[in-house]
Order: sequence, then structure tokens, then C-alpha cells
Amino acid sequence: MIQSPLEMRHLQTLVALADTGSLSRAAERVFVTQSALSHQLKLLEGHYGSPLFERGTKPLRFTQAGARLLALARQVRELTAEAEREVAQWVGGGGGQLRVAVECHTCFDWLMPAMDAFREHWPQVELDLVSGFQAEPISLVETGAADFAVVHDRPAPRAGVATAPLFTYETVAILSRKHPLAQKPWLSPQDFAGETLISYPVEDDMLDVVRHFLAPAGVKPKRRNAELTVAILQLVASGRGIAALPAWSVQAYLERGYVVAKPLGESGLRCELYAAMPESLAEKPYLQDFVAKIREGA
Amino acid sequence: MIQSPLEMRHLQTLVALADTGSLSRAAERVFVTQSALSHQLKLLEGHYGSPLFERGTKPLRFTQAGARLLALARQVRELTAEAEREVAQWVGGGGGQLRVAVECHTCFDWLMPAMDAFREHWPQVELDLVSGFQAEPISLVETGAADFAVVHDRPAPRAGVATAPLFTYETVAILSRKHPLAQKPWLSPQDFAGETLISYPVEDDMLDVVRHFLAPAGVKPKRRNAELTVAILQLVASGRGIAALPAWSVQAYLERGYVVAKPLGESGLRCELYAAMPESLAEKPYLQDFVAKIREGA
DNA sequence: ACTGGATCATGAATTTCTCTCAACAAAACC
DNA sequence: GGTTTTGTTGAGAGAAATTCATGATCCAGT
Repeated sequence: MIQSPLEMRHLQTLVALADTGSLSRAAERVFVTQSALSHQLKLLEGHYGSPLFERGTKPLRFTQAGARLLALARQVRELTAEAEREVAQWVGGGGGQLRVAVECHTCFDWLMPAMDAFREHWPQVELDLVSGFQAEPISLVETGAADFAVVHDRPAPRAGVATAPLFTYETVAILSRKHPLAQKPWLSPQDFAGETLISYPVEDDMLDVVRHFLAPAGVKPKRRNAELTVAILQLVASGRGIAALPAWSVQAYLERGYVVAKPLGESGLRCELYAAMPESLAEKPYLQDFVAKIREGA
Repeated sequence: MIQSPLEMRHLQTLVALADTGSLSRAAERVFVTQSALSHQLKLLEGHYGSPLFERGTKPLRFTQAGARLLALARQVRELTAEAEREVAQWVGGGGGQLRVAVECHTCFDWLMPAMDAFREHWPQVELDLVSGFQAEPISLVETGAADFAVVHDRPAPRAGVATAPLFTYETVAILSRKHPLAQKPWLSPQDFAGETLISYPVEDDMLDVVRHFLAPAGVKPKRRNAELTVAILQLVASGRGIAALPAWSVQAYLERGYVVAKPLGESGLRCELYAAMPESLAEKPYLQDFVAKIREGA
């Protein structure tokens, strides 16, 4: 065994690097500054006497050495997670329940894979979805009706409720390619004034656009609803109005040129997603694992 | 992936714990204080909510959780070492030579397994033994005639020569069961006065006993030589004299009651083994790995 | 049961490291 | 060519692991 400076955090970094394709995004993923990663990698590369990836390519490309260490990282992470799950199930008795409350429709896109992975790894934990569309999800946690809520922005601290950041994303305006506003580099709230906002059938203040973009500017466009993301896009493409969705949820359609996306405001509208859990459960390994799975997007 | 406090150092600790069977010996093995390990393990056990091994049994017994993590540790260490060897061979070109000089006969007992493992892992490195029995091994390194020397005690720093601690051991006196001195709890230098010292055919000052025990007290017993450890034991058992050998090298014979061992001095004679290497090579991964293999005893 | 020695635990202080911060360099992108 | 994104670097702050000193516990041998 070579005494090496390789630590778990380096393995996490490598995986995040491969998953995100850039230093700065990898830094977000592991909740440190990109400066930290730069230092980390400099040290590693110094130790191995070789660069681990080519900088300045998008996405970055690993060198042979980097790729080998990345493979190691994936193996080790997998093995470690497995061992720790086993131990946790012996120690914790294996039981438990996890009732998930969600307030945003698009969340299901990433929630489903995470839930699937979870079910496989924690078969003894009862996993349920409780609708969060009527009540505020966080109050469901507070009252004990849910064990896990996905909420927007950092929630105000409440007694008995722990929170953890999940990830951030950008919500963008979606327009038909032929829409007049498609010429602008970005959209202002006023641009929505005469338009129809196409969205999921939820309350106004459950929508990122309304809460953080339109409402502050006093703009209240007409609304039209659709249950499914594809349906919304259909309406947008046929010129029935504008939508506002998380950038990643429409990635595929943008690449095909089906519709176009525009930032909301000059610097875009970034939204943060947080998890809220009962403090009594926050330390449970299966809950922490669930959070981790969501962060990794699987 | 559960975000866990499990770090590489913890895995090293677990393996050392299993190999040595006690906290304090494991601490020696990883070159930290026993206190450090105690803290480490307390943290780990706190995290997993379960003890990892039963204390106060000799050797210690792992719990189910501890055993699982130990298995993980072994896996991860193996995978990591393998990956790093590959990377090192790509980066370093794979070549190199390793000429080993040794000054003590018993060293071969642990050197051979280490060399065997090394040959397997670094097939491209030329591994040779150069006799260190005529010259002082460390000067062979200094003159460039050897790349690796095993020496006693911490060597005085020399220009261009790097040193690294290998391990410590106790050398004990070996007597026939019927020998009068076998009644004493420990032997003083004076006890050797009228006796015959049976040892390997090397200079006086190459023997731990002489250099650190007898010579300082001005005692110079008669000497009689044998090439092989078994031969020495033979002579001892038949009452021809006393030997002084590393405790671990005669372990098997002691258990069978073939001979008896006595500490040299009231608190025993502990010897330290060091490696001396050219500074220019000290950082080479294959050299560090060789050191590591020796420390692990394989 | 008592004593001596070895093994392990604990708390405070220190050292060691990593991270962040802030300013800079280098690309990339209009 | 300016402007924005992305990565680098050095210094300082903060956290965490280690050591040191000491106390508790356990086992062996009488």
C-alpha cells in the first residue's frame, strides 16, 4: 500500500468533476468553493506527477491517469456506500418510513430516479409520496404528516425541523422560436404583461417565476395550465404563450430547437431547493442517503 | 452515497487493528499515538451508533459492524494501491532498479515476503540483493551502490540520504529450559559474563545485544556462530550457550516450549529498524510502496 | 483478594490542514 | 476589444486531528 494523499474527498471531487464537466460546477456539487478544488487537484497532480485532466475543454477531458483514478473513485464510493448501508441497517433495525412531500411539479423529474434508487437500497423503509399541493409541504413536516419536504429557498428555521440544501438550478422562459420576444437576449417582468403564462395547475405563489420575478414587479399575466411538461411545451411551441421552467427539464427540447429559452432578468433567475426534515430523523442514515441520492441526481 | 466521516486513515486504522490485535500496537503501526486511535474510533463508533469491536479481549474481536467495515477497508486499500501502482507506472515510465542491502540476518525473515510481493506488483523494477555484510549498508547507499538499506537505530543524517522508520521489535535472550538463568525474570549484562553467545557470523557491533546491551556494560562473552536461526536454536536447546534474537523470529519455537525467552534488562531491549535511501529516489512510488510492504509485514 | 503492569479512555492544548477570501490570470464569448 | 466566465494563487482564518498528561480499567500472578 502506497502511502498516498488520496482521501475520500478527492474521490468525491473526481466523480463530481466527471459528472458536471467543470471545476466550478463540481465545486457547487460538493459544497465547497472552486478554489478549494483547485487546491485539491493541484496537490493530487503534484503527488502523481501528472495532470489528471485537461483544463479549458468543455466538458473537461480526463487524462489516462485521471480516468484511472476516476474509475477507482466510482468503485470505492460504491463499495463504501454499500458497506455503510449494511451497517446502518443492522444498527438501526432496518425499519423506518419516509413520507415525501413535494410542492413543485418539475421536481418529479429528478425525484423519481432518486426514489427508485432509494427503494432498491433501503427495501425495509416504507417510502411514500404525500401530496404537498394543498398544504405547504414544510408544515406537513412540522406537524408530523411528512418526513421529507422539498421546498424553495432557505426555509425560516422552525423548531424541530432541520433543513439541508439540495441543489440550485436556473428557471428560464420558454418561447416559440417565432415569438417576437425571442429576439431579446433576456426577458424583463414587463415583457410578460400582455402574455399568457403557461404552467402547471398550482397556486400563483408556488411558481418560481411569479414569486421571485413577476410578483415583485407587480406583473400579473393571464395563466393557462397543463399537467405535463410536454403539454406545456406543446402550447408554447404553437404560440399560445410563454412558460417558465427549470432549464434542465427542457434541455432535450432546446437542443432539438423545438423551443427557445431566455433568462429571466439580466442575470437569470436562480432557484435553490432545500430539504426539510424532522430533526429527530435528520441523522438517520437512510434519510442522509436519500438527500445524497437527490444531490447526485440519481 | 451516505456522507460519512469515514476517511482513508480510518480504514488504515481498522486494518492495523485487525493485524496487530490491539489499539496500542495498531497505533505504532500507523505512526500515531494510541490516544489518536482512541479518539478516531470513538468518533466512528459514535457515527455508526455501535461499537466496532470488543475491548479488553486479546486479541480484540470485531463486532458485526466492525467486521463489515474492516472488510471494506481491505477492499478499498487493495483497489487504491492497485490504481496508484498503475498510475505510477504510466507516469514514471515503469522502469527503475532497487538494490537492497541488509546488515542483519534475521531481517531476511520479513524481507523475503516483502520482496516477493514487490516483484509481483512492480515487475518492471529490477530487484536485487546486494550483500551488506562487508560494508556498512548505509554507506553503500551513500556511494550509490545500493538503493535501499536496512539499518539499526536512527542513522545520522547524511547528505543525499533519506531515511524512514520501518518498525520496532524486541530482541530477547534465548535459553535452554534447563539453563540456571531461565529462573530469572530478566537478564542483566553480567549474566552473560561466563556464557557463550551464539549468533550469526557477523561483527560484534552488528549485533543488537552487543551494541546496546553487553558492550555498554563492558561484558564480552565468548561467541559461537551459526548461519541459520534453527541451527542457533539447536545449540541453545542443547545447552551450548545463550542466543539473542528478535522475539518474532522465534515465536513458533517458544510456543512449543523448545526454548525459553527472557527480556534483556528489566524493561527489555527494543530495537528500531530504519530504511536508508538515496534522496533522489525516496519519492519514487515503487520505493514508498516497498517501505509500506515491509511495514505491513508482507 | 490484592498488587503491578499493560491497555485503553479522556480533556485540554497544540499543531496541522483545509477551506475561504480576494485579487489575479487566462479564456471564451459576444 | 471589452466583458463575462473559469481557473489559479497566496495569505489568513477556522476547524479538526494529534499529542500530552493523566486517570480509569482490566488482567495476571501471588
